[in-house]
Amino acid sequence: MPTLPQEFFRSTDVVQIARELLGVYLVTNIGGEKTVGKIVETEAYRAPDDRACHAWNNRRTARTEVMFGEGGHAYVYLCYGVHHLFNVVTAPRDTAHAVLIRAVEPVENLGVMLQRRGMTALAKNLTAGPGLLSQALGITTGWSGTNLMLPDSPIRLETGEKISDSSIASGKRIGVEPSGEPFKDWPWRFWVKDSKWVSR
DNA sequence: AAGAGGATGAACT
DNA sequence: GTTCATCCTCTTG
Repeated sequence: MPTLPQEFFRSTDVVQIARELLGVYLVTNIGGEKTVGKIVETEAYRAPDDRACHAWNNRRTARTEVMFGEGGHAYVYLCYGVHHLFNVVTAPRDTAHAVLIRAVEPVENLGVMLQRRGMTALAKNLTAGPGLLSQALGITTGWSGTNLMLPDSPIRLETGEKISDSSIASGKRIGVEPSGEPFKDWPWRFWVKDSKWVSR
């Protein structure tokens, strides 16, 4: 499958992009192993007006710098000192938008994913969660900034199946209560309705 | 230089 | 439902 083109990431409507990323294939080639997951759950984060976004108020730090770069690159950060969370940076340079990938459906090389997760049998906790899918696909903070649009990139996004609007559900984002009103209630989480691989 | 806290997940009661 | 592991980043002094 071809990688998503640069035009896909240039829109400043990060909420719409979060919907369009459903059904897209997340492909990694890390440690000599190719693994593939189909995106089934996403969340939109939008600076400068979204307080839940790390780049809220256009706060620019070494960590968030990649979010201010061109869309189509990876933003990976360490959460709670334990989990590596993978985001897709969107919008043109200096507009810090990103889509958190919250869950994927395992598609290719499940054996390697199981091994990375320390599991022996296929179960929902293989990839249904932002920290879980990163571990299954081998993504760590060291890959932050990776260009997702190159065909030979270690992390890339490939055209998948189009998910119709009627098959998409939405709701509040997870874990953003501390951001307070009204940010915590913005319905910027999207998932494939009939997928059993969503996080909750 | 030091301290607080986080876009989670697992293991509890 | 609750607790807590674990460490990097950012803020403050």
